[in-house]
Amino acid sequence: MMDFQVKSSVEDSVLVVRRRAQLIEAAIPLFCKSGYANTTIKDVATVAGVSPGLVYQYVQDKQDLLFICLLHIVQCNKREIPAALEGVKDPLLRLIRAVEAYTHISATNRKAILLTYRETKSLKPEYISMLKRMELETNALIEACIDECVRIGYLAPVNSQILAYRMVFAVHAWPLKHWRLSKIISLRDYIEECIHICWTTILTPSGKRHYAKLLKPT
Amino acid sequence: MMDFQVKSSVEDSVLVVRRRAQLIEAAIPLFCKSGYANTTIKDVATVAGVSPGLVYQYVQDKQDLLFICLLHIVQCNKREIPAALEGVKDPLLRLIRAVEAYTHISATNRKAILLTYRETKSLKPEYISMLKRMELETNALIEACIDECVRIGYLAPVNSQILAYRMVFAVHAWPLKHWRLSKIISLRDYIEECIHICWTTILTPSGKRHYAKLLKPT
Amino acid sequence: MMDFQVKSSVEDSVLVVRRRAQLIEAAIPLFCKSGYANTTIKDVATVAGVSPGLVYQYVQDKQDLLFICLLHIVQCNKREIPAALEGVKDPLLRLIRAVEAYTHISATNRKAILLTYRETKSLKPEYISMLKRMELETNALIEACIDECVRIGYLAPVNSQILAYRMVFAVHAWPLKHWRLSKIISLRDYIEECIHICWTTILTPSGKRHYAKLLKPT
Amino acid sequence: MMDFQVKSSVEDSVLVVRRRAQLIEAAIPLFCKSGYANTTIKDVATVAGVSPGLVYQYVQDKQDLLFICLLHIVQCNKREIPAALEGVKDPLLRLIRAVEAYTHISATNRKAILLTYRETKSLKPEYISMLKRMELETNALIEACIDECVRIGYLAPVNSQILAYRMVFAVHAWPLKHWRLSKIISLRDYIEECIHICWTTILTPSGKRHYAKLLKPT
DNA sequence: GATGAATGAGGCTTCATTCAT
DNA sequence: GATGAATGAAGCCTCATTCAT
Repeated sequence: MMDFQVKSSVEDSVLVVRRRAQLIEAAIPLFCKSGYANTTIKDVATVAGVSPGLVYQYVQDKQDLLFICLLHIVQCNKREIPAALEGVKDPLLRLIRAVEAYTHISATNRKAILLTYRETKSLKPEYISMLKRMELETNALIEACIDECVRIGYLAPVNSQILAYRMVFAVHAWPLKHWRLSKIISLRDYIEECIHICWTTILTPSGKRHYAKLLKPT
Repeated sequence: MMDFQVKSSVEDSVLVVRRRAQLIEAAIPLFCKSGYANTTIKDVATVAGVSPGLVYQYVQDKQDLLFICLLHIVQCNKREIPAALEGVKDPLLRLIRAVEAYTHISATNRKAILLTYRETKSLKPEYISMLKRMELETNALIEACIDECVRIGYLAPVNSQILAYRMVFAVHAWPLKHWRLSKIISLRDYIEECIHICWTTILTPSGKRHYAKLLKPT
Repeated sequence: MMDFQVKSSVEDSVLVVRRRAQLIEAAIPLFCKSGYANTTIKDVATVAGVSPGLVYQYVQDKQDLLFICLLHIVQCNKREIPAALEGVKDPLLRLIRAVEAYTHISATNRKAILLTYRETKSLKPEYISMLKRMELETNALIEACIDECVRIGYLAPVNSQILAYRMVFAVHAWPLKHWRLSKIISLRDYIEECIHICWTTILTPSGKRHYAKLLKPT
Repeated sequence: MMDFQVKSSVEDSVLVVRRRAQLIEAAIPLFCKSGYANTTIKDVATVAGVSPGLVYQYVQDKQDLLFICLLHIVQCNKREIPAALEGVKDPLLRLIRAVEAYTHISATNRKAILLTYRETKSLKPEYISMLKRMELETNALIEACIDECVRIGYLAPVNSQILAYRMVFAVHAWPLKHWRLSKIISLRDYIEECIHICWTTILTPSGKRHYAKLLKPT
């Protein structure tokens, strides 16, 4: 667990993991609802069912608590993609699965995604860098799918970093603009019309044929 | 000016506008750099060259100050689009101009755009609603351009609200992910490959011909 | 006018009197309602229809404003007694009239009386002394009536200072405990049963006869 | 303890009582000397030997602190009367003891009594009502003594609420006008001539005989 | 390891007072 | 004389953090 980058005064590492999970679970909804600045350590402790003093045995300061929360969110998202690709061989299908997994987890954790956009800047540069690195690692999972499709000849050659970012950003748009998007389009249609469209327009003829085949059994 | 929705204890409306501009100019960079919560009224007053007490004659509380800043940002952006369309008749050109104007102002005010994403939630619901309304009004300017292109037959029929939002969001992605995008693509290319692409893929044959003509003289 | 003990930067003494009356009229109700500390100079100025700056041309500071208000209240009360005795010769009747006049003015200015009890201590010692002196002068008016009744033989010899104070205090009890007294007794009965009773119990036989005569024509 | 109507963030109720007593002991003299508005929380904390922040763990805001002080004063006074009646059976003696106990405690807490008159209005209506209720409960203790004397035939029938209030008010007059009364009469004489006189004038013949008997052994 | 009372620095806000116009 | 914008000192209150138990 990367959480360990944050120092704890408690030795027992199993306990550290458990307590931190407890704190994260309490803190994220509070941070989401009221923002980092308006949430007090006492609030978090109360919801977590522990004392304020305990928090400081698992986290060095309030900012650390925010950091492990954001890290937790980013890691959850990232974990989802490999899980969705487990056993899937077809390159195009892998791309589709990766994107849809990411979209679904992001839509489910809508408010947590928002939180990362709102509060990352509240962290110290070192922590910000770590989160950025994690984001790029997540992007890389999708880039790999794209690259494979290009290699196989399903997609026209493309800068996969940029294409991946376009898609990732379209994924994030759902949580960020949920207040409006959810009123004018369903999530299902959104995925089709606003996310997959990023790559369907550069399908090669062989890619198109393959895609059509994939769609048929559905 | 909508700013007047925020009450001031000072009568002289010219002075109110001037002072508020002064405060906004001081506050936005501070909010951008340190965030709303970590910026003190005293900081803002000092940078603005006034006393802390004065702030409260032009704004009811700290949150109001944030609001007029965000409103200022949103209004500036919105203002840019009609200005760019001034005298432009060609529907396709109007769409291009609108989007590019919006992109340029957003790229220029990069940090301010970030600020709106970070801090809007710090406001009370009433203020949030007003900012959302402003955002939709800005979107509507682009939607109108799209609708006209569709009407003329340059673009295939399309849900302009959704298309506009895709483009707006692509515009915002530049400031939001500037830390990464600026390293892998130029703004010029970004506009072409990530923003205009949203509509170039649905150009009708006549739209394509017209677009080609527009590009030639450049 | 004693008001002049409070310095003013304005020369024209007629104007000073007029402006101060204006301020006093505005300030007393505000002080009564919210207390001295919670009333701002701006509140007073607004109600008086002048600017905050003007106040400081007729009063040296906020405490001075309170002082001229309390002085005004005390003087009004004091003025009432001689007015009620005008032309009255009969000693017993003078006592009755004096007490009733004082009771009525105190009941009418109920909240102002309360104000003197609440806020006198907010003043500097010098001002407190002046108000105490005024109070004693008011008491002396009643003491004189008592002394005359004793001299004439209507009342048994008595320490008039103490008797007067008992009566004055019974008068003040009405405003101070109005919240309760007004629910259990009428003002008319209160005067009879709680104020006049202080001296009716020490009427001499001749005093009793005389008092009976006074009551008859009524 | 009624103090508990004021919420505290501290759980340990023994500690709450102790700390509040500490705060009350520090605050009352300060409020008496400088008034509520001119006393700062920091002043109180310093005198109490605690940090300013601690105050807010035992009191919700400054007004609450005033309230528990006034409540403490009123309760102390009220407590004194039943204590003085402990074991006293004779109705007339009970009345005398009740009044004298109340007078002595009021004279001893002279400045605190003044404080209740000065600052009760600074409280919110809810708190004012509670204090008024306490005052009436105190009065009721004296009313009961009067009623018993009337029932036994020592006193002529009388409205005991009004008679009690007359006496209570005479008791309060001593602290309120101490600056003057103490110069013209001793407390011992004051009780006799200004307080007991309220009921001695309505003693029945049997009451007079009984009273004479009570005085003899003294 | 856990608790929660205690600390005290620091921010928002108010408002008496001043002074240029 | 009158105005009212500007000042800035000062107070209430919050809350991250500590530490004795």
